[in-house]
Amino acid sequence: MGASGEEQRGRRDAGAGERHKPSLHMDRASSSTVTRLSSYYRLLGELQAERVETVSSGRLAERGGITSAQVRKDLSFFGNFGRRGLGYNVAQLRRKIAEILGLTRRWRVALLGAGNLGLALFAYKPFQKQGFCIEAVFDSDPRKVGEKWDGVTIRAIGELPQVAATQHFDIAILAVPESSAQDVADVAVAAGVRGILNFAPVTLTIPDHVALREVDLSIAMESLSYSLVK
Amino acid sequence: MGASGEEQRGRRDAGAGERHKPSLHMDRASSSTVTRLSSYYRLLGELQAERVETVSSGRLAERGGITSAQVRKDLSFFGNFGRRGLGYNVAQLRRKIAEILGLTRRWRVALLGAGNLGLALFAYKPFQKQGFCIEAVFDSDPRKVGEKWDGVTIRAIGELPQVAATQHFDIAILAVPESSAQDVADVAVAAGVRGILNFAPVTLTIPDHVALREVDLSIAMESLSYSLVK
DNA sequence: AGATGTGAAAGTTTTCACAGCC
DNA sequence: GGCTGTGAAAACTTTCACATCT
Repeated sequence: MGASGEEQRGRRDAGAGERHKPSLHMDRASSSTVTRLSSYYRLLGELQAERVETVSSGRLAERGGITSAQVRKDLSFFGNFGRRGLGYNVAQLRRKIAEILGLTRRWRVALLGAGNLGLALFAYKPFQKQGFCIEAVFDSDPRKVGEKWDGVTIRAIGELPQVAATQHFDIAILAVPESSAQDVADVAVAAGVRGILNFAPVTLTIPDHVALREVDLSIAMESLSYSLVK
Repeated sequence: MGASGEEQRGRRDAGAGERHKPSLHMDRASSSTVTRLSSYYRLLGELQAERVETVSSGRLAERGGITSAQVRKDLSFFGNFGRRGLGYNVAQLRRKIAEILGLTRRWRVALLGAGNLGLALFAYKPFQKQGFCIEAVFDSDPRKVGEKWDGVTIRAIGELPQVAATQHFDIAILAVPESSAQDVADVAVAAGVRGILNFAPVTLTIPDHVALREVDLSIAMESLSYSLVK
């Protein structure tokens, strides 16, 4: 891994009234599978732009730098999308993956932190193309508050609860310094977001019902430097 | 998971003249171990700031959200840093990890791409604190070239080879759009960088002797949206 | 007593290899 | 012949549990 927030897996909570069925129906894909699914999605977009209609697991694997068996296993977890002897239909598979990843709906995103990183994320084209709409920006710096980015007025972090009451946010992007990350995360949770994408290099404590993904730039860089040390 | 470029592991090339020794001396840590090592490094920094002198694997594990056995296994891969009955010396262990991760030396970094993301990375404090010095910035946009960031003049990408000839770069950070990422990566490789931290959402093809880590913001976001879909 | 370091066990992910369909 | 879908095997990672040291 690299810079990455991993999912907690195998937290099998043998709930109170659970009938003891062995349940082979494993119900969520592993986080590596989901990560690769995203790559496939991107590759399929490239293929579509190249007017390729059909692709084999071998060809997808080659472009993604993995094995064809891996591609087939990943996809078969979600359904039988291919046709034996032929491969996968590019447009069809891409649509399927978009559904699985939740890219067919619009996600309402609040950006918390209007520094350099916040601006970069606000302007990040791929987010816009994929249904992630940054609808509000918050910052704690009074000098930033009131400023406008592309028509969106920067508000004080303290206003998040009130704004969230009328305009619901699914996701909060946390792009604040370490020192305030936990506090701001708490506000976001209280405001009812269901997921947090955290860029602050701290381990956040948040309730179980809120999904958390970490992007840690230092960890990515350190992993690189590790691989370069003699 | 998450946004992360994984290492290719287990590429055991049974080289031509290799004597067939089973070699229990596995020689590189897994990428998960390295990622966690970075977290330990960060946690130890916090503990040091709190004037804590000694820490047990259990306490480290708790703060990092994992098990104590994991912490011990990870650390024992690199040496016997603890003392039975006592735990680990915070300052000592932190120094050790810094050495392992290559944070005791200075890395000369070239930033390729001076857009919003480039600026965010240029200004990113944790990089500066950890020996990653962005010594030069390049962009292909003629309007950007000549601009100065904190005393560093933005140069044209085409100048990278000449600049690299006199001033060696260890690492290139790629913060350019997809469309030019592969070309710019090729230039960086030709200029002799040993590692690339890629932020462009494309699968780069680079020679084996150059290390590559990917930070893909879309993948991180998509993994979050996957976990939020009903 | 308290906590590390580590083989062995358990669990998870990846790869192999092939039956089955196009 | 080509390629998917998938059980079974292999590889890898994490956890357990305990001998060992302070």
